[in-house]
Amino acid sequence: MGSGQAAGKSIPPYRDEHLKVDFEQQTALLDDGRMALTRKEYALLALLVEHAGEIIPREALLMQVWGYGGEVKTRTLDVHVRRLRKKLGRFAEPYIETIFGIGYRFQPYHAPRFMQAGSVSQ
Amino acid sequence: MGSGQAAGKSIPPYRDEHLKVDFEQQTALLDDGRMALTRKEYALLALLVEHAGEIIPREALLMQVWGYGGEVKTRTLDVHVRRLRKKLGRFAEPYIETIFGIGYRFQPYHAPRFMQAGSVSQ
DNA sequence: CGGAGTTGTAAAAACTTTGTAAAAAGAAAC
DNA sequence: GTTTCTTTTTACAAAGTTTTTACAACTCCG
Repeated sequence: MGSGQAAGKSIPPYRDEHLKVDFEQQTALLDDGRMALTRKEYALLALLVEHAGEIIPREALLMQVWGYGGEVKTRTLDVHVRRLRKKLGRFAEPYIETIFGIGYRFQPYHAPRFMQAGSVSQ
Repeated sequence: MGSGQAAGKSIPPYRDEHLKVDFEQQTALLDDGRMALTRKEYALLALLVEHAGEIIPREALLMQVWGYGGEVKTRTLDVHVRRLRKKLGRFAEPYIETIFGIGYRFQPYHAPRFMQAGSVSQ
């Protein structure tokens, strides 16, 4: 289960206006408050944060965090995303984007957004 | 469904005065505004853009994007082209050409236009 | 011009994907 | 072995996407 980084390597923490993710300690701080994340929740958040700004397909998430390959029918990813969002509270919205039909994307706090639906600036 | 390129390969994005298509992230930027494309819309645009300047027959588009072969009776291609054009806004006109009786052609922003007579500009 | 065939468009229907709550199952702690 | 916490499944709701339908508008060619 590739839940994160191998111990020993020194990975600089992610940090922005409201969120800090410490990959060494495997902890996350949200606006000074420590997020109480379970292992899977942390693994999911860490993977998203490590690839901030990039779209990560469901398949990739299911593979990396759960070790599921191929055609697995499960909603556990959605449920975990939901719980992460809940714990991110009012910041859930800007941080975790759903990319319909593809996967999810973590966006740093100030980041131009690719909207999924609606109209285009014209 | 050949919606694009296999992951992992590094394909340089398409880019011109107003439009950028990132084949890695499967996203499109129009004059700084992010285009909110659905999967099919992106697949269609990507295919056209990858063959910029070339006429692509309806059949080819239906095959590549939808996997439809032979004698399929559908108007979904037209509907998707329409939605793409809508999202391209004021740029729809120069970018996506209808080649009557044959198919469609994407033209880079500054491109000499040929009359509709199957004149494939290299 | 006129008609056959093709493309454009709007709206509805059909379908797919994601969100959510609650229950069940599995692990760890006591 | 029971309690507590975590994870997965289930079942349905909500949201989003795609296809079809029906008709209007246009193009080509006689």
